[in-house]
Parts: sequence; structure tokens; C-alpha cells
Amino acid sequence: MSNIREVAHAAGVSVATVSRALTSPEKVSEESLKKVHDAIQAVGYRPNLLARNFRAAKSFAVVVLVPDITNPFFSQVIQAIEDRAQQKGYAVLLGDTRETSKREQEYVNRVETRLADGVIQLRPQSMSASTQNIPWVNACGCEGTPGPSIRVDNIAATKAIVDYLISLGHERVGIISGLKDNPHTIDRLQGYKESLAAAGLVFEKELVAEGDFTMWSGQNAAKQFFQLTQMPSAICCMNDEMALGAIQTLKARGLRVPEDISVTGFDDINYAKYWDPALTTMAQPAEEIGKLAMDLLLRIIEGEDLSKTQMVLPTEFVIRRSTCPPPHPRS
Amino acid sequence: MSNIREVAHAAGVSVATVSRALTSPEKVSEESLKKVHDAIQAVGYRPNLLARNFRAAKSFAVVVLVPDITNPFFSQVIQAIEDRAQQKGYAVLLGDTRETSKREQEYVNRVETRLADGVIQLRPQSMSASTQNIPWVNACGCEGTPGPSIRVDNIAATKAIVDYLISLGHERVGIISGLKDNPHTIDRLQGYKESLAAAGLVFEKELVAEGDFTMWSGQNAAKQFFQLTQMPSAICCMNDEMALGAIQTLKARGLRVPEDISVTGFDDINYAKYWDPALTTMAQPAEEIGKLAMDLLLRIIEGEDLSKTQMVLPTEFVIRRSTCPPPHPRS
DNA sequence: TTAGCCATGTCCAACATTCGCGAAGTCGCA
DNA sequence: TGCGACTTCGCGAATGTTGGACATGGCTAA
Repeated sequence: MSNIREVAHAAGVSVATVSRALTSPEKVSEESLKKVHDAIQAVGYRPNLLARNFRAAKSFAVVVLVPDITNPFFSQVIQAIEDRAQQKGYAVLLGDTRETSKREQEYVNRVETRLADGVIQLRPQSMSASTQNIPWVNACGCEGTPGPSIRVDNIAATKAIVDYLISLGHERVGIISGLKDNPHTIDRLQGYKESLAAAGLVFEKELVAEGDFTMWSGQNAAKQFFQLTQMPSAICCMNDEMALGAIQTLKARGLRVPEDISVTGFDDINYAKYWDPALTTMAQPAEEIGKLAMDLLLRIIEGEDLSKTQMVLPTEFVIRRSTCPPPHPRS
Repeated sequence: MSNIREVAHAAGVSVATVSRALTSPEKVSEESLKKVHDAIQAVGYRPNLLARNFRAAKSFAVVVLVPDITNPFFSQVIQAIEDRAQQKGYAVLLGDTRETSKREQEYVNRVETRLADGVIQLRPQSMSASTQNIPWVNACGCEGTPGPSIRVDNIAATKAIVDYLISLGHERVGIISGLKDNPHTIDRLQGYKESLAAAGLVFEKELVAEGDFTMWSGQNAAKQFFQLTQMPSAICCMNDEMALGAIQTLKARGLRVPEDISVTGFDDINYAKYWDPALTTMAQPAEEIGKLAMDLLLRIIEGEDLSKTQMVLPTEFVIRRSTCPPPHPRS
């Protein structure tokens, strides 16, 4: 509980000199510097950064909004964000929104009340009007997201996946989507449709099964396909977790993956390559996204006008063992 | 950028009255209350919580130290902590230590410099001496951890797992451990040894393969067993991720799990029940641990002396498909 | 000698809020 | 009317730090 005054007293110098010794040591003689440091040791002084931040009118903290921290893709991005923040002297306030706008709003309040300097939002939805004047970066978002964002090209990436399946000979490609109104769902579905169209295949509504990006929903969605008169020979899933869930169901019902049915994911989470079979998926550069989002946010906090910055990072298609040509190609 | 003075001016009352209207409205007449609220609306006032915290000499934030946020067990615990913190008006500062004490120290600094009110540490290692006077709770720790802690009985839980394997008829039970000096490794290894001793089996050093709690290390460790003259008929892994990695390797080398070799995990992460085969494992009550840890920390921050609190929560053994009797029981 | 520079000290303002104290006003009751 | 009890509110202090304005005294270079 010692403060700067006690240090000054113990060192036999003025408060100003102690402050200078800490914030701009080049202005202080070595002699005084030593006295101050000794005194700091002696009284066990730790500067009260709460007071410093208050005076600077900055909290040196940023909020990271994430829909679900237990999703390994998000936790990877967050790890990168935290790493960068730590380097720059910023703290990361974790905001697990559980997809509710109420919780999201509570974290936005933290910025408005000066407890945080900005927000990184790891979800596609664009925020309500209240975001107007606060430093804000959207990561892992979608095309058309207003404001600064770091993302991948979901449409092109999904199209590439489906193109690949079609190139293997699949003509009946199912898709497991996220919730209908989720922007990721919309973008990726468009990529799917574009791929079908380019190959001259017709889009069939019954080949779309809705999930919510969890393994559990992937299982459920996969079950729906069994009720069709004709199963798809390949299933493109909008994320890895649903793909893993789907594979589990398909295998449990006696199908072999990929010999009987191919499955693809999206994200390339750590578990994908250890799965049986190892998952063919579209890798997102999670670390890069996190790092760049943090850097971008810091520049915005510094006052740069980057409100129109849109960074689209490349994805990498990782072909593993969960895909192969269909069992009975028509040709 | 409006402050309380502008509100006071706009409302025609004193600054103190505005402050009271916000923090203890029952002390203010309805008339003044209305004037204040109208003024707040009019000038778009948001209280500066940084100033409030400064004056209260509290930051209303806690640091959560985690060795690796991408581990789904930890992220589950963190989710529970965050949930509780949010309810109580506290923020969670994420501290991913990557197992380095340097990073850990930087986060401890945050408490000493008043940027956080306390620490929840999600790793077994006990901290250096500097933790003396700061509110501190250890969650997911081990027996013998000094200070307040919430944990499970690792020794008994591991013993129960190995007891079960032995009861199935296994006489040669391998174990994949964490790093040798990790307290979890030490405790769980003790449980393993106790179980062997109780069954009259001898402990063989070659049946211990060292990993580091990652899937990758689980793969590696499993490979070591192939170099033995006689493979174990069951492998007890000290966490789920290593078990999943081990299963991957065993299957890749042509063994069937569990028919040829049984495998068990620890934690019961979400992926365990979707794996092929679904993993037999010891479930830890992740949510409960997080919730209780947060509650305990808050009480300590409030000033209660709970330095000797040790809560040991029950685990639940979940038997799934990765275990069965050995291929050629001796009897 | 003097101008200029450097390290330091002194003093005060500023940051936004809360709290203790006392003043002013209101009400009820004798 | 007088008095005490109570409510409501304003004033000023305090929180720990930084930074600017300015003075001081010692030093060097011109």
C-alpha cells in the first residue's frame, strides 16, 4: 500500500523525480536513479496503474467477444490475440457472449464506461448502432460486414471445397449448414450454390441440413440425410465440429467414410487431423487472424482512421482421408 | 466525453447528488432523481468506471492463468468462471501462460499494480513466493497445493481407472503420463502404482511413456509401446487428448481399440464421446470447478480468511467403448 | 561575467468519482 | 412557537499519478 510519496521520502528526492525516474529515466541522473530504485526496493513500492490509467484516460485493455470459447477454432484465435496484446502491454478481457446480444451489450458498456479501449468481435453478426464511436474490429466475419474486418473469403473457400468434391465425381453433394440467418451460413451456402451452378448441377433444398456449428448438431443433421430416398455421396460441412459429428453418425450407421460417403469440414481445428478418418478441410489462418486483428485494433485506438480496412486472408485446402471418389461414379 | 459535472449542471443539482442518484438512489428525492435521469439522457453521460475503480481502489477484474486456452477442458472451466464473473460484475483477464513463469509473473504484476483484484490459477504448479499477499485460488490443482484450492482427487480417480482395467482382466497396463515433474503426473502416477500394488502386480518402468498432455505427445508415447517385447493390453492416459492421440496411432498401426488394446482418458472433454471408439474416461466437473473457484476468490477478495480452504470435488467414471477385457486373459 | 544547459525541486492543476460533514429545509408534536 | 428528528443536498477533501510552469543552483563555454 505504499505510494509514490513514500518512495520519494525514502529516497530523499521529490515526488516528481520518482515519477520521472519511472516514466522517462533519461531525464534523471544515474545517481538519483539508483537512489530511487533502492527506495522502491526498500518500501516495496508498486505503482498504482489504476491511477495511471485513470489519468491517461485509457485502460490498456481490450474486450474480445466470442460466441463460444470452447470452440477450438476460436480459442486458437484468442490465443494469438492474447499473445499480441501481452506484447503490447494490453490486457484481454474475455467476453463469452453465448450468442446473446444482452451479454454482448454488457461488454460494449465496458468500453463506453472506459474499462476497455476497444473490441475485437469474433463472430460474423454486425453489431447494433451503439458501436458507432468505439474502436472496433471484426475478425472471422463475412463479406459485407461494416467497419474494419479481418476475414477469409468464405464464398470462394466453400466453392473450392465443393469444386473439389465434384471433381472427384460426386454429383450429389449434401451440405450441413449453420443456423439459417447466420452470415457465415449465407456466404458459405452461396459458395456451394455457385459451385453446383458452375458444374451444371441443380441445387436441391433437401440436400441442405441445418445445424448450429456444434458436433451434436452435426450428428443430428447427418441423420436427416438417411431419410432421403437417395443419400448424397458427399457432405460438405460448414465447420469441422459438425463434420466430426456427422462422421460419427455416418460410421455408427454402418457407412464407411470416405469409401461410401465423403465428408469435408471447415477451419482445420487441431482434432481434424487426428480423427478417423483424418478430415479433409479448409484451413483458416487462426493465428494470423488473431494477430492482425489485435494490431489493427491498436492502430485504431491510437487514432488512425482505418474504418474501411478489410483484410481478406488466404485459406488453405487440406486434403486428408475423409474424401475420395464416390462408390459408383456414373461415368 | 461528458462527465458528472456536466450532468450536475444540466440537472441543476450538485455533483454529489448525481453521484448519489447513480449509486444509492434511495437517498435522493424522486424529484431530483428525475432531473438527474433526464440530464443524463440529455448529455449522453456514461459514468467513468475507471475513475470509480480508482477511487474504490479496486479494479473489479480477476486474472485467470491458464497453461493453454486451446485445451478444451480449460476452456470449459474458463467459460464457467467468466459466466460467474459476469454475474458478479467482474471482468475476466485472460492470461495464457504457455507454461512459462515469465508470463505468469507479468500477470501477477497486474494484481500488484492494482489492475486486477485476484488470480485464479488453472494449473497445478504452486506459485513463487510473490503470491503471498494477493488473493489467489488454485483450481484443477493437486494434493499439497498450498493455499485455497478447488480440485479433484487425482490419486483416487486414477486408481479407480486402473482398478477398472485390472478388473476387466488386464495385467499389463501401460500409462501415458505428463511431463515428469508436473504435479498432476506425480499424483496420477501414484494412483496408478497404488492400484497395481493393491492387485499384486509389479510396477514396470517400461510401461510408463512420457507425454505432455497434447494429442501429438499421445501419438508419440503410444509409438514407444511398440518397441517393447510385449505390448500392454491396456493404456491409461493422464488426459483425454493424449488418449485420443494414442488411439489414433494404435489404429494406424493396425490394432483394434478396444478388442486388441484398451485405452482410457481423463477429463471427459467434449470430443471424447464422439471419438471412434468413444472414450472411457474420468469426468471432471469443469463447470462446477470454475463456478466454485470464482465464488471462492470473490470471498477472499472481500476479505474473508479462507486461506486453508481445500475443496475436493467428486469425479465420475464414464465407461464408453474404448475399454473391454484383454484379448487373451490368462485365466 | 554571462548566457545557456542540466538535474532537480516546488507547486499546482487535472482526471471523475465518492464520502464525511454540516447546513438547510421539512415535519410532527408538545 | 420551539424543538428535535429526519430527509435532502451541497461543499470540500481525498484518492495516486502525471505533467506543465517556473525557480534554483551548479556547471561549462563563450
